Amino acid sequence: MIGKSASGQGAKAAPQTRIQRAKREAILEAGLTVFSEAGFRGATLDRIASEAGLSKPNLLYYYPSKEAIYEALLRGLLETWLDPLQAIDPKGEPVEELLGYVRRKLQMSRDFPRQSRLFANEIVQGAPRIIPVLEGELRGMVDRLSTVIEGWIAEGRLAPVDPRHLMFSVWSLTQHYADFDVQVRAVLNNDDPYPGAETHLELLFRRLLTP
Amino acid sequence: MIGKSASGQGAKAAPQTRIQRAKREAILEAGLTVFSEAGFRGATLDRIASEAGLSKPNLLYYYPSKEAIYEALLRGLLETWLDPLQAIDPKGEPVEELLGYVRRKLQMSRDFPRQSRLFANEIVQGAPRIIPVLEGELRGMVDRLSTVIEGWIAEGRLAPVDPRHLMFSVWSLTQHYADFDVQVRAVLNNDDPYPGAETHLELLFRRLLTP
DNA sequence: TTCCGATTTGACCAACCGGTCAAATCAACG
DNA sequence: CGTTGATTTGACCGGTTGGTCAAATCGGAA
Repeated sequence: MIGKSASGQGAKAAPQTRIQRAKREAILEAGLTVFSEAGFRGATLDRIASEAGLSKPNLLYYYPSKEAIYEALLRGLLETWLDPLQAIDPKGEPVEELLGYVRRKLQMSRDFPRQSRLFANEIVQGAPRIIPVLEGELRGMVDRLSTVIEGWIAEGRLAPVDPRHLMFSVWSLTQHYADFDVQVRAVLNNDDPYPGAETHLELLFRRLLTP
Repeated sequence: MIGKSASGQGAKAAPQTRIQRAKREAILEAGLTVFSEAGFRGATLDRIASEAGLSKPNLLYYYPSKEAIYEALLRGLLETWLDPLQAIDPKGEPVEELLGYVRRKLQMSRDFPRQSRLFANEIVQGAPRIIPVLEGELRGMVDRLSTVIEGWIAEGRLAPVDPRHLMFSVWSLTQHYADFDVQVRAVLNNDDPYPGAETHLELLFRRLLTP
């Protein structure tokens, strides 16, 4: 499971030399590639190890199990993922704040597609390891933001929309370009989707949200 | 691979008794459940067999391999999937035609979530078995529809949108409710998402598409 | 009942995979 | 150097999994 724990190191406060950090980093990097391509079950330690330039036992010297690598990745991912949500300013201009959020999310799809796919893989297959986080932190943040949005609507500074379904729309529209990349590129004859996506989503959300 | 072939039975014209058809159907049904939950690699023949009420060798008597079951599912899926697209009438009222498409797609997410997740699993992991179909049939259909939409826009009966990104929007927004069901329900405190989704998507696309 | 092809199954196999272990190698410090 | 702890590795293990096979069972036609 992924629940919370003391953020940094465990209570043991291991030394963590620079080399150790580098190897652990290389393993996470390789794990991200492999897990995002194949899902948890489809990934093999051999492939992760070879991708990271280590032998399998050596890899297991740094992380005690496949699960441990995967959970370390998910934990790191969730922070990055929830961050742009935090950045929405309740005191800002509503339409612009939300458009900024959309833009940031779309950039994440473009710049970190593997993370997006890792997340997608996990959720599509029932999110066995992060349901608690979804029902806890995520729901909390969405609830809070929903209140803000409802306030904006009541003030007439935003068109009336269901705040939660608005969130779903932002997530699905932006992440689609990372998660369904193969399909998108097949339809677009392999052109870069992002310039078009940017202007399309800007238009879509401006139309939806402007009072 | 999935490419095309003589549509119905193979050239051999096997008899296909009613019992055979029923068992093959049961296997596909079980396969759909298991593959959509676990992905190709995560699914096991033992689980599919037990879900279908057969022994593993018995299952392999009807389908020669795991791959064969999976491909049979994908093949059937693609037909159902591309169908609602065909149903768009170039001579109809643009906004209503497209809204109808959205409605049908959302219904499919609600009524056949396993199919949606199977498809999502396949695409997220690189669509190794259906890229040809995506680059062939799907791209063809989207290209044709894009011409229609551009015509509608030129006639001023539809707000100017990029037709292809419009398709992506429809797909992502509707399929999200099936594929990311766990997340959606976590945020909604386990309420039924669909009533809200319907009115939200209706609003969204009406705003986007009305000239 | 007898026969024959279709169906079903228990036993089994080889490949793969996550993980262990003891021995080897390395690197830093006195 | 030599020692000591950290790091690396080849060999190996047990469980799982896709798939095979020969034998058993079934079910309908004669």
